[in-house]
Amino acid sequence: MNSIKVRLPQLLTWLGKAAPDILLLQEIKTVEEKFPELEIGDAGYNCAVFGQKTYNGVAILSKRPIEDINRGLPGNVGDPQARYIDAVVSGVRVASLYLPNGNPVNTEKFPYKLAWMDHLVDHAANLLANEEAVVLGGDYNIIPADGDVYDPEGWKNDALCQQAARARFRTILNSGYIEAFRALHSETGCYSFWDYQKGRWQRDEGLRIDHFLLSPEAADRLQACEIDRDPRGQPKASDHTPVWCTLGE
DNA sequence: ATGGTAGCCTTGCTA
Repeated sequence: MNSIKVRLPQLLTWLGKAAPDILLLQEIKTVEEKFPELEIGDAGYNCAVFGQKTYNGVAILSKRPIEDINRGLPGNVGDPQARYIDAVVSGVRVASLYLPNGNPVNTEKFPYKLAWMDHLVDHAANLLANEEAVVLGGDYNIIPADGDVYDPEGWKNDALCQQAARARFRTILNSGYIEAFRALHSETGCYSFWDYQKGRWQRDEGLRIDHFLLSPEAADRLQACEIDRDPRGQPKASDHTPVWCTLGE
C-alpha cells in the first residue's frame, strides 16, 4: 500500500465500499504505535500490526476478532525486517506477508530474498500438518509466469522473474497450496501492480505479484478471486491495487 | 537519455 499514513483516506474509502471481512496490508511503513487503529476501529475493523519504521510493516484488519497473533516468519529468527504476521480469524489461519523484492540481483538483496523464501517454504509446509484452512496472502514480489508481466523479455533478469525465486514459489504450490487467482482464471495480462514511473498505469504495463496461496482446506471453500483495478486509478493511489478472494462455509 | 515517481527520513535508500 506504500504508507498507511498517506493512504488512510483511500483505505477507509475502499473498506466502506468493498467491506471485506478481512484485509491484509503490506508496506505500511510505520510502527504499531503510530498505526491508525482508532480510525480503522471506527470503520468497524480490529487490527493486528507488525510494524517497522520507514520500511516494510504488515497488518491484518478484520471485522471478526483476531486471535493467536504471530509476528515474524517462524524459523526466520533475527530477521530485522517486519514482513510477516499471521493470526486466526473465524477458524482460518490468515497471513499477511511482504516478500523481499530482491533487486538488484547481483547484491546481497537477492540471497536475502531466497533465504526468506526458504523459511516461507518450510513454514507453509508446517502449517499443512494442522489440516486447517490457511490463507497466505500479500505482496510476494514474484511474477509467477511470463503471462503475468507486460514485457517478459525485458523483465527476465529481474529478481521478480528469477528461476530460483519462481522455483521456491512453485515448491510451496507443489507442497499442497493453490494460487487462488490462477486457479480460477486462465487469462494473462491481469496485473496487481503498476510502477509510478513512465506512465505504466496509463499504458496498463503492470505485474501480477500479489497472491493468495490456499491450503487444501481453504481451496475447497474458494468461491471467487478477482483484482479490483479501481483504486489504482484514483488520486494519490498506491502502486498496488487490491486483490480479493471469497471463501464459503 | 542508466532517465522516470513516490514515501520515508538516513536529502539516500527502497521499491
